[in-house]
Amino acid sequence: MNIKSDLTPDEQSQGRIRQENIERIMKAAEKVFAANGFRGATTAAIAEEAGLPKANIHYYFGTKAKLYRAVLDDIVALWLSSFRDIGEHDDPEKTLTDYIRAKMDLSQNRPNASKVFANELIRGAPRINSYLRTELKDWVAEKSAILDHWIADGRMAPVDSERLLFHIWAMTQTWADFEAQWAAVLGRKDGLKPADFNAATDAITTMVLRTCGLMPMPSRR
Amino acid sequence: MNIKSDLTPDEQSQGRIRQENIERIMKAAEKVFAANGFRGATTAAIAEEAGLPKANIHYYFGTKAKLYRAVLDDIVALWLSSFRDIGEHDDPEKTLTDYIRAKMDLSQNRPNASKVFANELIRGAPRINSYLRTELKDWVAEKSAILDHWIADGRMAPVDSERLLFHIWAMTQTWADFEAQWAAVLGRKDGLKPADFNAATDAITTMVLRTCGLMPMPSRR
DNA sequence: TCAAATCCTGACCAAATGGTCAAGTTTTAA
DNA sequence: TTAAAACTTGACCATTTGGTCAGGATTTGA
Repeated sequence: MNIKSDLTPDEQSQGRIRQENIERIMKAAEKVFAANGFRGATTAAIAEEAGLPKANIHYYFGTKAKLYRAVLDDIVALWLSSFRDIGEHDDPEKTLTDYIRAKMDLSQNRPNASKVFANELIRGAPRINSYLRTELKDWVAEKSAILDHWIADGRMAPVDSERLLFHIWAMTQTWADFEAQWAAVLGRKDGLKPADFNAATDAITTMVLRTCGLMPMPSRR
Repeated sequence: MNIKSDLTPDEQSQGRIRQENIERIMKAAEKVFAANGFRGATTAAIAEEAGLPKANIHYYFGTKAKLYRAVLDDIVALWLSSFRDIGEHDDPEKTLTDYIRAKMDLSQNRPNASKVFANELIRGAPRINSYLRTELKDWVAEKSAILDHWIADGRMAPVDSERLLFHIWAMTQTWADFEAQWAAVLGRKDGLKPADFNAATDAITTMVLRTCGLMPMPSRR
């Protein structure tokens, strides 16, 4: 029995060269799509970024739309994998703190992924609507139910749990999507530094924990 | 003396027709740029949206880049005008509440303006960097100084005032830029309703006021 | 070793795109 | 009334774009 028959059709045809090139192209594509959106990105620009002739991009992905789809699927998978760990029996403070930290790490390490996703949302999410209406909606329902449970158990102050989650995303992702704005306003000519991400993480965490009554308020002077 | 000589060169040549057409074109352009970014937008699409032949767009604006510039300038002016009213002697609670409300009204009423701006920021803000580094930076410095003053006077709890402002923007603008996401997750098939914006406004206000110690924490159950 | 499979890519194409222009129509102001 | 100014737009153009393809190079597996 051929070992390869255990792999999906996709993986079967992936030799070393194929895998390397696909990775290279997708990385380049993520960058170009992030900076220009789907319509604004050109296959020529992606090819140059990847250091390959344009025809090579089409050899592996066929069309620009399919390449974009592949990049988007990759990002959705990344998103979902980062969404796992909030459980009912965890400690509210630690859970929220860890979650904010995890989202901020993504913003810092995969800003282009966040930007591609943002571009897609601004455009009205034509290609990921079903993901939003299913997986993401379910995730929100599940996690906000856990927050509500914590609230009902008196483990944290009453909050609008759905909006709390939305606003955590908004605050964490702004540091990836709109980095240019914050760098300019903060006077960081070479882009944001790790310290900036730490300061932002602390500010968001403080905000969320105070809102949830999980952090003692400092006494006013 | 000609009455028109009191006007800027720009305004001098603006008869009724000119003004109407420019308005129409810019409105259409804002929509198309919002949905596609600068590179992805086509003059043909803008022309169709405006209900005018393409050559007419070029008659008034010359090039796509100049039209984009005009749209962007319009939005920056709108942003700046909404940024005015935070004064040192105002009441912290009222001021923050009003400011959040004003930003949310902009998100609700001018989502395309917000989206064009967001597109520009995602792309690295090549055309508005000087605005970010000057007017906006100054505004942040000025307003965060006022917050710090309030804190020093014991009128609100200590917070990272700069990040607080950044995060208010992030939370309020997400309701314009990523409306598609929130509508999908909330199951609003025809887009967000006014009630959704009100709920978001309340959630953000609660969050900010609790963070600043300006709203009594509800007792835990 | 060697043939099949995979990979590579310059040259090419049709369609789309930003922009121009000339010839006309409408508006304005004296 | 009338001539200048402003406006309109179909037809057109050079460039860019996504995509194709044939023929050759390299890798793979038995």
